Amino acid sequence: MEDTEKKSRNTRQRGVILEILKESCAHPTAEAVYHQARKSLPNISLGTVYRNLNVLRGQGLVREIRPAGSSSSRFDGNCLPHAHFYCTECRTMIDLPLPASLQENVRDVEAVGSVSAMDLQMVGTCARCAPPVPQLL
Amino acid sequence: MEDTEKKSRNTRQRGVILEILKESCAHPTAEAVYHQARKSLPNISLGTVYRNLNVLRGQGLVREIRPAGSSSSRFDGNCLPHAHFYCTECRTMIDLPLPASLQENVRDVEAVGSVSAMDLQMVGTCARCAPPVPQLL
DNA sequence: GTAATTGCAAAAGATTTGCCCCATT
DNA sequence: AATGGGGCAAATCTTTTGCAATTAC
Repeated sequence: MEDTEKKSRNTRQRGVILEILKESCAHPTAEAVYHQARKSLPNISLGTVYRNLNVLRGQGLVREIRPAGSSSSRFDGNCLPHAHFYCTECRTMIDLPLPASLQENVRDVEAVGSVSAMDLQMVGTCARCAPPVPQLL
Repeated sequence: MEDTEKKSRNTRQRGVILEILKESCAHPTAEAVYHQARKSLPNISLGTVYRNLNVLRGQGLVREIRPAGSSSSRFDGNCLPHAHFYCTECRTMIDLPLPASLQENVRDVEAVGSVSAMDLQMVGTCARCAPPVPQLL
């Protein structure tokens, strides 16, 4: 008795939402997914988007990210382990590699039971917003 | 002309809030800070707590953390670099060491301009909620 | 046919803000 | 005295939820 989940249906809405997230590398907000989805499904509602994002997250097909300086979540269709960089200027979020060694970070901490997820976020300004070596001439 | 910040005053409220965060290792929510603060300042309002948390964050005296599975922010009076572990069962948040090597993670990514903050969160269950080696007898 | 899912709108939860008075400098 | 800050309540923003109708299986 470990099949607590109820069966899910393949609705057009859910398919479109998942497709949007798989195509995009922009880590869109729910609102952004909603606007994108309206292009193919003019009647889809924001509530449906949120509900599906939650279902897809539960199925491990989508990941939710909470950017450090922002009030709204971003969603990521790439569930392979990776880190993020968030530009506080233009609010762009890009993928970064995730050092495999990070798990060791926890190995000796006795208060930690088991780790199910890891979230590494670097925050700052991207190269376009604040070039590391400003051109002086 | 680089002193854009306005001068801040030492109010009893702000002092109490900062003190609470410095004393605590619980990474309390704004609401929790509010309840704690009421013990010494029975009339303090939640709005004042939020306003001061934002001021203190701006001054670099307090850090805001957005736990992966929770809707409310936590606040941390320890601004030395460190990571966090968040137990999704009991919602406890504990400090972890932050590997100094992490900065290298970004060194070769050309889209990254400058990094101002780093946020590493491990999510799972703590030892008390799900002992790593369950006692069978 | 049954149950999951939708759209809509209302509700909830967290945080911010306007306003007027008070307190710090 | 000048003005930053406080208290209160209303407003805002993001996300969730109840409900009746619809749709996938």
